[in-house]
Order: sequence, then structure tokens, then C-alpha cells
Amino acid sequence: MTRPTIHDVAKVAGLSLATVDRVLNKRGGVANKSIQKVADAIAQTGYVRDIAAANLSRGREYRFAFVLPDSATSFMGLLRDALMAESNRLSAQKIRIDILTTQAFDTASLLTTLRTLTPATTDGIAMIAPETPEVQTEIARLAADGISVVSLVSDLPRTDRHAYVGPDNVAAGRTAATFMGKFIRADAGRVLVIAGSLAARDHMERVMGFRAVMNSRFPALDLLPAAQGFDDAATVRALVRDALSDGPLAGIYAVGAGNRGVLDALANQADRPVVIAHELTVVSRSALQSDDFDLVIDQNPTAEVRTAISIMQDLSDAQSVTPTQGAIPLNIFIRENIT
Amino acid sequence: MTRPTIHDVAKVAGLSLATVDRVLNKRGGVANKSIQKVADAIAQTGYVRDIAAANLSRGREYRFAFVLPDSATSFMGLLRDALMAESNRLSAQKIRIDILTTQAFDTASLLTTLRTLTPATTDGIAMIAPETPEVQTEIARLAADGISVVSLVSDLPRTDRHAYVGPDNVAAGRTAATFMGKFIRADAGRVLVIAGSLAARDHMERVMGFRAVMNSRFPALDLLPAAQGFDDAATVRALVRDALSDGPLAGIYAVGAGNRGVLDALANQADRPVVIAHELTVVSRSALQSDDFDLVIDQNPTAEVRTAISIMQDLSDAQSVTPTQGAIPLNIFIRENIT
DNA sequence: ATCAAAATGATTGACGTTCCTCATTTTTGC
DNA sequence: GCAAAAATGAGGAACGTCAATCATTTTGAT
Repeated sequence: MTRPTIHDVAKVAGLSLATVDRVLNKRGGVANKSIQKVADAIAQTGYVRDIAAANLSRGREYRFAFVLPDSATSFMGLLRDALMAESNRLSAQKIRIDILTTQAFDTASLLTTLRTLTPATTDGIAMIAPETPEVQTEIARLAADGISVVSLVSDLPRTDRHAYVGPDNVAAGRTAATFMGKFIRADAGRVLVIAGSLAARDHMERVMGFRAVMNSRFPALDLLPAAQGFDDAATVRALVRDALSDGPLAGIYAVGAGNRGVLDALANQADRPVVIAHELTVVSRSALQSDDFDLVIDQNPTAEVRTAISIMQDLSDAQSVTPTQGAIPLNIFIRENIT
Repeated sequence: MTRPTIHDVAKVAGLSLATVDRVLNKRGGVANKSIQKVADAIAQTGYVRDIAAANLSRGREYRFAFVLPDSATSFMGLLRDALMAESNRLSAQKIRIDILTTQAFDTASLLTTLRTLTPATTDGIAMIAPETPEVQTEIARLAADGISVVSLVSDLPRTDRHAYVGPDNVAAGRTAATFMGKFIRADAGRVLVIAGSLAARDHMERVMGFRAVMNSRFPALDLLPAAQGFDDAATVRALVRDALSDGPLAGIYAVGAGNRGVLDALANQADRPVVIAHELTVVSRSALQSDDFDLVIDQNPTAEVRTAISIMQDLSDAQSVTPTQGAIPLNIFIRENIT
């Protein structure tokens, strides 16, 4: 009736506790047939390792670092908040989190930070970064040193990173396009797309997905070339005003940050375009509520943080990690379902 | 550098381990000033109880029951699957789950099941049930016996249940209505709403939310009186065919199960209505993919199961539970973001 | 058959907490 | 100031696992 322990496994396997332990913790020096016996005994008894006891005994601590750009965007703020909020729960699980801040859009600063990380102080890192060659080599170094590397929000597929935690950004763009096409009631019209930076992989992917669906399913709409707002409200405002000066807009897809700029540019417009933005922040939430935005596609920062940590933990325990584990769902918000 | 333990707390407080333990576990027989000393010492050292060690020592097991209707709907199947999938993770945490099945739409069967539950075998239950007076009194009995009671999917606000885990169903209806109104391109048209049963609180709430938004924001659309499909595909099919015989439909909101019926009734229709359904199941997923449904509002069964369990755990540990803890987000799926 | 190497056994202390018991000290009421 | 009650101290076993050490047995090569 009670849960089987290693003692039971040892008994069933007809081996000593020591040998079972050697197998379980891969200490080596065990005959193959004994390994098999243990495997059979585990299957037979239904033994599951008591993680609480194991961790207690190990006294192990996980030390993870999050490397985030020092961007003023609220999304980064939310990520940081989520990280803080988790910290209590985490300390109870002996997980220590360092938040390392780098200057946004500055690869040199990022590299300096990454170079400080060694296996002596860090078991794993989660990072938001662009995919430059220098970053690539530094990630290779980290991975070679045995540090688990997880890319966050924006993937780095051409590096040695072990996993990606974030949304499918192409799907996000496609989703945005579908709603855009269905929400626009006119038969024709111009649609403006504003990315933060097209050098950022996540933004680029969203733009690609958006364009693909717009072209194939809503060819009557006129998709303007993607502009770059550098996550800055003033720049974004200027871009929207500029586009408006050429005539009315049927839709705006705000891929990156700087949503306040969209709001400002559209203030007092009679027949505002359909607006679809990313990330549920203070600004976008209130814009939904006031009916200034139509829809927001969000990636839940808390989910992102939790997933990243649990994946880093799995990696540190040398457990296998499947790519789908890091997938963060796209949450779609309109005025009626804001949480 | 290392985490403080009760030993450290005892040292700082100038008390023995035994006394600190008495305070921590409320065993009584401790002078007030000592309690204060311990509190101060905890604050000073930043002590956090090591739950792993505590549970290990206690050898405590949580025994929870899920009471689910024996409905053939895929959503119940998904819930059950989620429960099974969690079972490994759970057994490692010494959480034991019983799944108790009751006959759908049969209060007597439900009551028989509930009456078998005693504190001797069960620490908490999560249930999907209608809010009848008998159920009400039985829940009162369970709560009085010290069993934690959580309502799942459909709330039971007028009972002694300790928490509700599930989506905001009124918001779900409002959300459905918003998309319905925006997706329908015609200026007028008839909209059919099919609930499973209007006696089920969740369905009722969705219908209410839907109606409210349709009336206020899309008054040009003609909302037909809500029909009951009893979660049965054949019944649903008949209802849709019936409505179609009176003329074309602009939209269908399928509140409950039986989506295959909608699909069947619409097969080979030239200009199909906008279809919005609930729960991402095999049927609705493929209907999205084949462009037969426009949008699906989902409540993630895995999230629901996990939340319910963690809330029952908190309740068992006599921790306070805030109502928002049980909120399950509404996930919105279209063809482009199916996971 | 011999010897080294490989495999296994036996045992122990530790991790941080809970839950006991029994002894000792302090406080309280009169 | 005394007895009774209350509070505290001291200590130990247990939970299931890990991580050692040292002793013993089995295996394989020659």
C-alpha cells in the first residue's frame, strides 16, 4: 500500500542497496545484467524516486541566471516582475535566480555579461539576445563549459542553445493577420506593420507570418512595407502619423513595443483603423478597455519564466528536454476577456 | 550563505529547538513572549521552512478525489487524460488521485458517490456538478467534515465549496459574442445559440454573457432563443437543421458539446455561418483546420487539473486561498494558432 | 589454478524537519 | 515560601535518498 522505496527495489532485484544506488545515480561499475535487474524491479514495483528526499539528501542548489536587455519596455518589466514573484516559491525549492541586465541593442554589453558566467557560479542561463556571430561563439563556450543555455522570447536556432522557451512567433503573425483580415469590414484598405527591429528574430518572424496570411487570404488589402519603431513610442507615433498623412489606414499591426505611440497618433481620429498589438501591458490593457485597440496577442511572462526555469532544471539534471516543452501559448485578448 | 534552518532560528531566538518547533507547528504550551522571540528570529534570519524536508518527515500523503460525470463528451475525456498524465508527477509528490465517475444528468448517482467520501479516505475533492439543493447539503456535510471542496468548470457559488476552479463563463460568452459580431460581414442575420443544458450553470452563464454583448453592441443581428442540445451530436444536428429550414444563419454559437452535430448539419452548405464553439477537442480542432469552424474558446484541462490540485493542497495545509487563484484563462484558438 | 580487476555488499552519516518522551526550570496562585 | 502548573530543554528516532568507505565475492584472462 505504501510507496515502494529503493529498499523494495533492491529486495525485488535481489541486489544490495548500494548497487541499486549505483544504477540509479549512474555511478558506474555495475554489470549490465544488474542494471537490467534493477530496471525490471523498478518496473515491477512501480518505484518512483522521492524527489523531496533526494533533494534533501543532495543539498543541491540550482543557480540560474536570466540575461535581459535593459529595455524600458513594459514587457521586460513584466518579465522582471514575474521573476521576482517567483523568487519566494523558488527559494523554497533551492533555486537561486540572478537577473543580469544588459544594454538593449548593444552586443558588446551583452558579451561582457555573458563572459562573466562560469560553471562555478551558474548552472544555467536564460537569455534574450540577437543572433550575432559573437553571441553564437559565446553560447558555444557556455554550452561547452556545461552551462545550460535557454533562449527566451526570441529563438537562437543557429547556436548551441539547448532549448527555446517562447511562443511560435510565425504563428503569432499568422494569427494577427487572420484577425486583421476578419475585423476589417471594408473591402480594401492599407495596413501598416510596425516592428521594433527587423534584426530581432521574434519580430522578423511575426512580420513574415503576418505577410504570408495577408497575401494569401486577404489579397484585397494593401500591406505596406514593414517599418521599424525600435520599441520607442515617439518613433512609433511618427511612423503612424507619416502613414496617415498618405491617407486613411484600415489596420495597424504593432509587432513590438511602443504602443503608446500608436495610441497618441490615433487620438481623436474619427474612424480609427483596426489595431492589433503584442503583449498585455498597462498601456495595451487600458487601450483594449477603452476600445482603442481591438486585440492583443500575449505571451504570459509568468508562464515563460516558469517554463524556462523548469527546463533549466531538467537540463541540469541531465534529463532530456523535448522541443515542445518550451512552447508558450499565444494568448489572445480582447476587451471582454482581459484577466 | 546557506539557507537558515530551525537550528539557526533557535539560536537567534535564544530558545531550544523543541520550543521553536512547538511554535512553528502550533503545538501550544508556549509563552507569548517566546512566540514573539521566534517570530523575530524568523524575520531576522529570513528562515523559510524546507517543505521537502517537512513532507519527508511527516510522511504525509494527500488524497484527492475528482468527481466527474460519465459523459461521453471529449472534454471530459480530455480532463481525464490530463488527470492521468499528471499522475506520475503527482505520485512523486505523494499526491494520490481518485477519479470517481457519476452518471451525467443524474443527481441521485452523484449523491451516492459523494456520500461515500469521508475524511478517513479523502482530504479534498474537485467536482463538476449542478447546483441542486441536495448537492448543496451534501457539500455542506463534506465541508463540515473537514474535506476541502472545489467546484470545477462550473461554479457552485451558493454552497459551502471553498474555491472555484474554472473560467469566467460570463466573460467567455461575452468574448464569443464580440468575435461573432466582428466576424459576421453581413449587416443583418440570424444567430443560433445551442447550449448543452440551461440547468448547467456554466452554460447558462455563457449564454447570458453572449446575449448581453450581442444586444448592446450588435443589435442589428437577430439572436434566436437559446436551444438545448444536451451535449449530444444528433440532437445538436437536428437543432441546426431546424433553424436552417427557416432560412440562412449568419452565426452559430455552440456553448456545449456535440460539435460533430454542427459539422454534420453544415456539410455542403454553400455560404456557411460563422461558427464559434467551446473546448479544443479532436472534432473542433480538425474543424478549425478544415475551416469549418471559425473560432474555439478553450479552457485548458491540464491547467484546470493542476490548479485544482494545488488549491486542494493549499486548503489541506490550511493556507488561505484567494478567489483569483482558481481562475482559468480563456484560450482562444483559430486555425493559425492551434497548438 | 592463480591473480588482478570488476562487481557487489554492508554500513554509516548526513540532509531538515516532525513528533515523541522525559527531565528540568520558571512562573503562578495562595 | 511552597506546591502545582506551565514552559522549556535535551535528545532521539524516523522519513527516503545520497555519497562515501571498506570489505568481500565473482569474473575473466592467462
